[in-house]
Amino acid sequence: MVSVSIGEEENHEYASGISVGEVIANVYGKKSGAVAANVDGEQRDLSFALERDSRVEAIMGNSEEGLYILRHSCAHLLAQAVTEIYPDAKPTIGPPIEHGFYYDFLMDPVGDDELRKIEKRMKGLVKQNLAIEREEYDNDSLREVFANNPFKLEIMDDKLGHDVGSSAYRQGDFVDLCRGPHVASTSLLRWFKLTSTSQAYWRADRERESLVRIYGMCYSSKEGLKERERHIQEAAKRDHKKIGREMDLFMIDELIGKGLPVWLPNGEILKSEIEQFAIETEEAYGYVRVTTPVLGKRELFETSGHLPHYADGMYPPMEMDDGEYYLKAMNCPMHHLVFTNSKRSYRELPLRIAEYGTVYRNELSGTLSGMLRVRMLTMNDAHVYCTLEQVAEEVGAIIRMSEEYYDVFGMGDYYYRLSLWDPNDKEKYIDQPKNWKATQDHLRRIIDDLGVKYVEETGEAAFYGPKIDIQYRTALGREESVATIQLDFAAKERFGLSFMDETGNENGEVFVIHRAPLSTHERFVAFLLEEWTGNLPTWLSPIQAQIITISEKHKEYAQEVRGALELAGIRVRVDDSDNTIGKKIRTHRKMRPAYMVILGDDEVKDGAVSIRARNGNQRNGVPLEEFVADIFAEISNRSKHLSIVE
RNA sequence: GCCACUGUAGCUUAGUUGGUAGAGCACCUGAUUCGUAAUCAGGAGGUCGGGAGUUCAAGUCUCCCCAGUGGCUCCA
Repeated sequence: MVSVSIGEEENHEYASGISVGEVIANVYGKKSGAVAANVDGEQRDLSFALERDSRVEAIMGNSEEGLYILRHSCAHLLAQAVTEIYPDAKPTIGPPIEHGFYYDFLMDPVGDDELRKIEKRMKGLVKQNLAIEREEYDNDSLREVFANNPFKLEIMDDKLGHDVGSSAYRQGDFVDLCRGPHVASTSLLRWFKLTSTSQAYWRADRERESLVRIYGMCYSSKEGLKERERHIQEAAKRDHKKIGREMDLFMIDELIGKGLPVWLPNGEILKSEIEQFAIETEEAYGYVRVTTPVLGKRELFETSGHLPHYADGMYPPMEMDDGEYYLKAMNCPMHHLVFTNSKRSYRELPLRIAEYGTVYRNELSGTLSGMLRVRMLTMNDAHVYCTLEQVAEEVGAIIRMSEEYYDVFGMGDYYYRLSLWDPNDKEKYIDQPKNWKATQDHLRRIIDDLGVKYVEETGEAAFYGPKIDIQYRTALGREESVATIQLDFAAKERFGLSFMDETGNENGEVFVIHRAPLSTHERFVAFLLEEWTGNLPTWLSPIQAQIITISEKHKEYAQEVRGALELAGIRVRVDDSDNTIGKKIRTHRKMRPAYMVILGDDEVKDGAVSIRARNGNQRNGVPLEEFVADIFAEISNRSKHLSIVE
C-alpha cells in the first residue's frame, strides 16, 4: 500500500503501483480536466505509477502549467503529422511557447496550403485517439531509435549523462525524444491552429542548418482559442503602421530607402510635443543641451571603440579629401568631447549633457519593421558624467524620470532588466573582466537598493558596460526595449575624461551613464499609437479640435470659433465643406481628433459649441469660453484623460 | 544578411483552367445646405512592384531583382 496526499484531501491508502491518473479520477472525478500531475514536486504523466508514499498535485489543462503541457503535446502532434506527410522531414526541437508551440524541421519550405494540409492531418490524428505513452531506454537503445535523425543524436550527445533521463514518447508509429510529461491521448488536443511558418537555424547558429519552423497556437478550450483569435484581430487594429497611415503621421518610400521614415506634418507635431516634454523634464532634472554633427572622422569612432566593436552597425565610411568620415550611430563620442572641451571641476559633476540627436544605424535589411526598427533614428539621448559615488543617485534619478514619463504617456506594462556581459564573448565586449565585475555588482546593488524588481540577462550589455534596460510590452504583445541606462567604465580611458577634485588633483575616475528613457522618436511613437489605438491624449493629438459645420450658414461662426481656439494655442481645423454632418463625422474619425466641435443654428444663437468625444458621447451647448478654457487646461496639464465630455 | 509568405489606382480590394484590367472609399466637377458613423449624378485616375523569358496571347506560367510582413540573427 502507498499513502497519497492530494490537494487539500487527507492521505488516502492505495494499492502500490496505482497510477496518478486513477488517484486523481478517484478524488476529482473522471472529467477533472487534469492533464498531468506534480508528484513530490516533479511533473509526471497521469500514467505514472505510485510505488511509494507521495504528495500529488493535479495539473489542470487550463492552468499555466497545464497549458504548457498541452502545447508541448501539440508540438509532438505536429511533428507526427509532418513526418507522416513528409517522411524525409527530420524533426529537431519543438517547445511550448506563450499561446502555443513551434517545431523546427529539416525539410523543404512549406506554404499556406501545406500548412492547412498538416493541420488537417493533425485533426485526423486527434480523432484516432492515439495513446501517448512514455518509453524508457538505456542510452544505446535510445540511439538506435533515433539513428536516422542526426539532430536528436546531437541532443543526446549533449544531454545524456547529465541526469536528463533517457525517455521517449510514442503515439502510434511516431516516437519523439522527450522528458515529458505529456497528455495521455491525442484526443485531448482539440483546440489548436497552425498559424505561420518561418526559418530558424539549428541551435540558433547561422553557420548551421537552416530549418523550417512551424508555429501553432493551442488552448485547453474552444473559448480559449477563440479568445486568442479575437485578440489577434483586435491587435491588428492597433498596428502603428495602419494608424500612422490613417492619421497621416509618417511615410516610408522605397525611393528614399527602407528604414528611412519621413515624418509628415501631423507626425512632426506629435514628435515635437514629445520632445518639448522631454526638454522641460530634463531641464528640471538639471540637464544641459547640445547639438553635435551627424558625421565624424574615423579616428573619433576608433577612439570610442565603436569601430572595433560596432562596425557592423555603422554605415560604411565616406572618403573625403581629408580622411574618412562616418555617419554617427550614436552621440556619445561627441558628447565625450564636449566634456573634455574645457577643464572640468568636481563642482561641475554630475554633468548631464542631452541631445535629441539623429543617428544612423546600418541594420540588416531583414530586421526593419515599420517605425519599430529603422535605420535613421532620433534618440532621447543624454550622457551623465559623474564619479562612481554619484552613480547611484544619478541612476535613481533616471529611473524616477522614466517612471514619470511612462505614467504621463499611459504606458504601464514594463519591467526592468539588468543586462550583463558574456565573459565568453571576447568580440562583442571589451576585455576588462575586473571592470565588468565591479560595475555589474555596483549596478546590481543600486537597483536592489531602489527596490525595483528586475530580471538578469547575460550577453545583453553594451560593449563598454552593463546596463539596466526597461523592457516594454506593446499592445500588440511584442517586447521591446523602451529605455536603456548604461554604465560606461571605458570612456574615461579612451577619451581621457578627468576633472579637478577637491584636493586639487587631476582625477580620471569619470563614469559615464548613457541613458535614453524615451527610446527613439520612431519607436516611441509606435508604442504610443499601439497603446492608445491612435486615440492620443489631447496634448499629443495632432488635431485637438476638429470643427464641423452643419450647413454653409455656419461658416462664419466656425471661423470665429477657430480664432478663439487658435488664440489659445489649440491645434484646430475646420471642415465647412458642403457634405452632410454624418459624412463629416465619419470622415474625421480616422484622423482621431481629440474633440469634434459641432456648430449649427443652436450654437450660433448661444455663442456656444457642441463637443463630440471619440466614443460618440456628446455635450451640447457648452459656452465657447468654457470650452477654450477647459481644453487649454487639459493640454497644459498633459492630461491622460479627455475629460470635457463624460 | 538568411528563410518563408505577400505585392493589382492614394486606401481596401475582384480578377475563373493564360484570351482587351473591374469595384468601393478618397480625389475633381455639378447639384444639394442638411443636427451626429457614407446625399445624388458625372469625371479623372492602373506600363497589374521592376526587369527578362515561355507563348499567337501573361495580372495569371518560369527566372532574376525590389519592397512589405512574419521569423532567425541583431537591437533603441
